[in-house]
Amino acid sequence: MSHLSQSIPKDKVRAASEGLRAIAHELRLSVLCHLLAEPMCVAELMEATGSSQSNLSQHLSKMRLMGILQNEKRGQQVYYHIANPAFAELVEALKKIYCPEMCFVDTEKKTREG
Amino acid sequence: MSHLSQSIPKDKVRAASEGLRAIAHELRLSVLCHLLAEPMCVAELMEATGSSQSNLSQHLSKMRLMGILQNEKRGQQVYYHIANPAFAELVEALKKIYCPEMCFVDTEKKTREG
DNA sequence: TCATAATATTAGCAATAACTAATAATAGAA
DNA sequence: TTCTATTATTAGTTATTGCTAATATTATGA
Repeated sequence: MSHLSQSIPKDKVRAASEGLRAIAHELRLSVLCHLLAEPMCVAELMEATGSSQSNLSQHLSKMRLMGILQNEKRGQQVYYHIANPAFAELVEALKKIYCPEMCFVDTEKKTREG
Repeated sequence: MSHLSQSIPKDKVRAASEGLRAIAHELRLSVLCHLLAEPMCVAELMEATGSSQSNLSQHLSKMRLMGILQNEKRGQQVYYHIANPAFAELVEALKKIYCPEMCFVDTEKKTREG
């Protein structure tokens, strides 16, 4: 079928590899999955992921520095959201592979499972 | 747009994370990109990636054990190919993000760049 | 201002992962 | 069988990454 596709140039492979490593970590991926739905503050993400404050904060910081996330202060809370739509797409693509049954909920007739 | 998408269950996140880590490594990703085009033997992959025999072999072995690759002996050579189409899809998705200009070569008019 | 809640940062340790060098295994050729 | 080419495996070292505990910062409220 697509056996003509070319291999990616070295610098692009490196960039892709960095991007993948950034989201491959279990906690970071979990955060991204949650943020796919809506922006959340750190406390909410702690609750949702079960991770410690410090650890989570470090991973959020890492993703922010990489341009994957952006944050916005509201009072004492800091809300995070996915800044780069490419990563949202990647995570959606992942879901299609690892959770195919979840991927039709919002696009197809959602009456099927109530 | 798809703000209704649910977050992936914990065990699926773990599986996705493992899958991502498997392909996130620069050398492994490079190998996958090459194998996207056609099966290749170890010597060819050494040439294509510039990696050492031992190192490459270890990464090939890892991907084989994870079910990403399969190999086939032809004489003294061992040819590798992508065994799991999901990973081929993932790498193609990556290419769409990191190398959008390469992604139309085989599907659209390829006369554009000769 | 002082106290508290939410988040960020730092340092140090623990766990993983990757690489190199050496050696082993296997297939084919002489 | 012996030699060579190809690939695999192992052991040991180095590098990277992640985690915890402690501390700092920032905003809010009393």
